[in-house]
Amino acid sequence: MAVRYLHVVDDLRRRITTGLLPVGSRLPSEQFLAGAYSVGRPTLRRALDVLQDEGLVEKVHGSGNFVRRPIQPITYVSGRTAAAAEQAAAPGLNIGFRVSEVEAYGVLPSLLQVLPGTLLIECVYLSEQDGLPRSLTRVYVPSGLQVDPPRTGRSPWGEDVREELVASGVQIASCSERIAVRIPTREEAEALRLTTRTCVLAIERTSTDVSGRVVEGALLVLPSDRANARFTTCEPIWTEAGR
Amino acid sequence: MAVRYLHVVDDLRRRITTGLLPVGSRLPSEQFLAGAYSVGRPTLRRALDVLQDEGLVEKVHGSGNFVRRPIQPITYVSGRTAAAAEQAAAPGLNIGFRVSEVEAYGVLPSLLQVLPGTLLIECVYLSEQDGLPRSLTRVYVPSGLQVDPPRTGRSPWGEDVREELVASGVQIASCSERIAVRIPTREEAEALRLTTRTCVLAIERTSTDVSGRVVEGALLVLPSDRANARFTTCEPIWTEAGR
DNA sequence: GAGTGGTCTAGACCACGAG
DNA sequence: TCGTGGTCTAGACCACTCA
Repeated sequence: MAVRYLHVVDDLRRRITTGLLPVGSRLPSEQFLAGAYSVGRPTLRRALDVLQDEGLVEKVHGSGNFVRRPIQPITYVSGRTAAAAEQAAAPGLNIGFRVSEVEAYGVLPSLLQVLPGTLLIECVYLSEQDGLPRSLTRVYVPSGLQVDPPRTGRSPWGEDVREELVASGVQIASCSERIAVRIPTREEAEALRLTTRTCVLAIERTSTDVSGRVVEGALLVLPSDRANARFTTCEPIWTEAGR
Repeated sequence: MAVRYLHVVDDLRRRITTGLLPVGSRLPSEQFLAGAYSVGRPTLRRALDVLQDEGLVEKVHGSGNFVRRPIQPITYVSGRTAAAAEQAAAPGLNIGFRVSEVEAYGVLPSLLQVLPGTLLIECVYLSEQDGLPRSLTRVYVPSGLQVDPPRTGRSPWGEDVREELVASGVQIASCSERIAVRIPTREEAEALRLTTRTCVLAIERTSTDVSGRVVEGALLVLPSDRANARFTTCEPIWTEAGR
């Protein structure tokens, strides 16, 4: 049994990647394309869904479907200093920043190993490029640490918070990151302007000081079609000298 | 405008998480549910798609839709030795294993920094639990390294290959991992028994020896609904003593 | 207001699974 | 053989965008 929408996907993908459909151009209307491929509109739309997931097509309600400019994926690099991150920041990347105080709720108590309701400083970073949101980062620090939050967001990943921690005398010993793929929450989908259909790369980061206390927790959310992440680890076990 | 399928999602999710629909039980037929919610079958199926993405529902063609047992997510832990991985392996996890020799193609030349067509040893690991595939790992080592491939797959992540490398005198200096979310390829979807709709967590790993040569490359594919990953990094820059 | 995509429906046919 | 889910169609109505 031939799956017809995959045939449409393959043909449209070929036309886009070969430049036959130029970047930024509007595709013919769904009605027209459905007729051209002799499929129903739901079938054609399913094909477009796939191309949207691949980052090749952007749907704009009321206007049309467009060939999206190839997006330089935003990359989260683990364990980088804020200075290095700043220097490597993509041009045209704007970072919105907001600080507030919240009580621990939801996943935060277990992330930070504090009791629910504990006061936390919350720093929210929302990066966007070309008007398209690229990442949402929420960094939490227990208020008890008495750390001054940064006043401006320099990096999309909240490294400046950890810099403030170090400046305050906190000795960060290790950093653990858990990666998962999931559907965005309502708030995340709204902030990143995603449909609830597209997946996100979710990173939970915790920084621990030398006494084993969690001094920083962060929730990073990256749209799956616009982002990836990179981790580099040294391998102390398998080498004589290390690195 | 009310989005009807989201209403169905919310109600079914509530019934599942509260145990009103017990784990393992079959849901009523789509036809029936569509009637019960007064929606069309495509609308109901869209709701089921969401629940499937959330890992709550498993669709079985010809049999029905089932409430899935809460799956202990499989976790990829970066930089762990094979011995540690073996010891921490989930009970009931079976690992299929296959070794062959292939020529570098596709992403492999750039991953391993070799010319296309270079001979590589390919080790394929396919783990499954309760009859459900959990991970697909392909490890590549240049044939020129003259390393004996392992004869059995002990860990789902191919750490035993790196153990063999070390045993052969290769000095692994660092390990870099790139994480992305994408749609599975046809082969991956087939091996992991996924629809082409569900996303996968894709990890590209490269191990480099002290001379900077890439001695191992690996492609790890984890179904997004059954897996996550964990990375722990030391933070040499921000501490006096390190860890 | 005209055209676009977003959602939904009713019905159909096919492939798969189990008795 | 029967019931199930997988796919597809034709048509409808709504919401959004832009002239």
